[in-house]
Amino acid sequence: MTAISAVKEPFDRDRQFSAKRKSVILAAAQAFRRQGYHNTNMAAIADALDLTRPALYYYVKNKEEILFESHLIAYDAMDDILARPRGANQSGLDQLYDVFYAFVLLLTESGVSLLTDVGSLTGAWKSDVLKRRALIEDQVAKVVKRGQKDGSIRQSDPRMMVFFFMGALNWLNAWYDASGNMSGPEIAESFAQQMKNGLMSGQEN
Amino acid sequence: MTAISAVKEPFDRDRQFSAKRKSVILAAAQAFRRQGYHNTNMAAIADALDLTRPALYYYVKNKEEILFESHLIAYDAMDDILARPRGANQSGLDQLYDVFYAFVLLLTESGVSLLTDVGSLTGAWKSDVLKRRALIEDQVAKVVKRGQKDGSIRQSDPRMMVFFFMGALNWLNAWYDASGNMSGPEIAESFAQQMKNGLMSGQEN
DNA sequence: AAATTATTTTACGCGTGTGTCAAATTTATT
DNA sequence: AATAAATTTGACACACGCGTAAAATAATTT
Repeated sequence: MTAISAVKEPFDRDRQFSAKRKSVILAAAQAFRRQGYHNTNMAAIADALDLTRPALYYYVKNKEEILFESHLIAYDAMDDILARPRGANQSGLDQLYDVFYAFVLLLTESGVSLLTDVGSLTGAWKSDVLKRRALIEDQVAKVVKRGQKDGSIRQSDPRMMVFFFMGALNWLNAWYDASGNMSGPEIAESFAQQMKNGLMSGQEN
Repeated sequence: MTAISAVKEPFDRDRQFSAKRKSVILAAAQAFRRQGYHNTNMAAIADALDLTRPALYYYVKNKEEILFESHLIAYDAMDDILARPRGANQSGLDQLYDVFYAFVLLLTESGVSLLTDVGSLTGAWKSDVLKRRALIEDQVAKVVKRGQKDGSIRQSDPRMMVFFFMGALNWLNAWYDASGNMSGPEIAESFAQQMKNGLMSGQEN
């Protein structure tokens, strides 16, 4: 009734809504990661949130939208990592090390995961996700090229190099279990090192 | 009625049958690779073979069995590669190069592909496939360990190393299009080189 | 406290896709 | 040519899971 509550009220509503919406996406994303998109039904997602199935449709248009947004969560996080200021004094190779390390950490420590089921998206959703993925690959390739210019990374097709070590990330879901005996940082360390050595100039053959 | 025809006849039948059965699996595997298991219905598989849907069930118990056998095709082929005699004079690293090169060639040049949809298998089928995959990873890890013993591969967790570059293989399906501008051998060359440099001893950091 | 708005539920319709079965057809055998 | 076996087909039953809509409940506002 006071001006304060009148101003606060519609704002709170939206926050409430989008917070719950996000929790729907997150719960779904985790299920998708573990069992795959098609092996996860809406009921399972609802159960995880102590909701009933139709309630989900209050927050979400349909199942495909959830898959779409699940992808975006990962890509947004990766964009954030790529947007972090990287020391201009660092070599391209060292910059790439940091980026890749952060990627692995993201996928092991936070709940975020890279989903593979792009083929289940249609229309604009599909093309958007593919565009986002390509954009990230381009960004990473740019760092590779930078390293090739400054001599820290050996001369070879950057695209192939990126495909190679991005595969390691996408494969993570298939084997990484949070309850495993290897910690996130340990994996990140190992992976980033391996990536680095793979690209490093100076020991061809 | 003669001994000859009596002997020959049932033999030919079986060959015919298992040949056609295999072509069912192969057609399905290709569709699975391109669109995913759940986005491929039995009708699509039947169409690709100019058959009608129920005819498939003459060759196959059900759809899941097709997925199972699709996996086996890839794993069998990889087993074959691993079973090839490798020069005892070669270093572990060089052996690994050859194996990995052959893996990539397999996945780019022959129609064989690694499928990721293990989560859609159930019971013994699922555990069998996971066992087969683990077996292959073990074999590869063995070569890594050999390389670590002979000093050609740097000291680090072999399992992590294997996970890393096996990811590159599994990721191939997501981006490799036979109509791309990079040939199979070119990719194999590039990937194997990158794998090799990643593991190589002598330039840690 | 009443009224309004937000959220959740119960009940339902519907499409898609799998797998079956008995009949038809093709192919091989005698 | 007749018979038998193998292969394919048309027609069907059924389950699963998605999405909807109207009604009920909960929360918020006045």
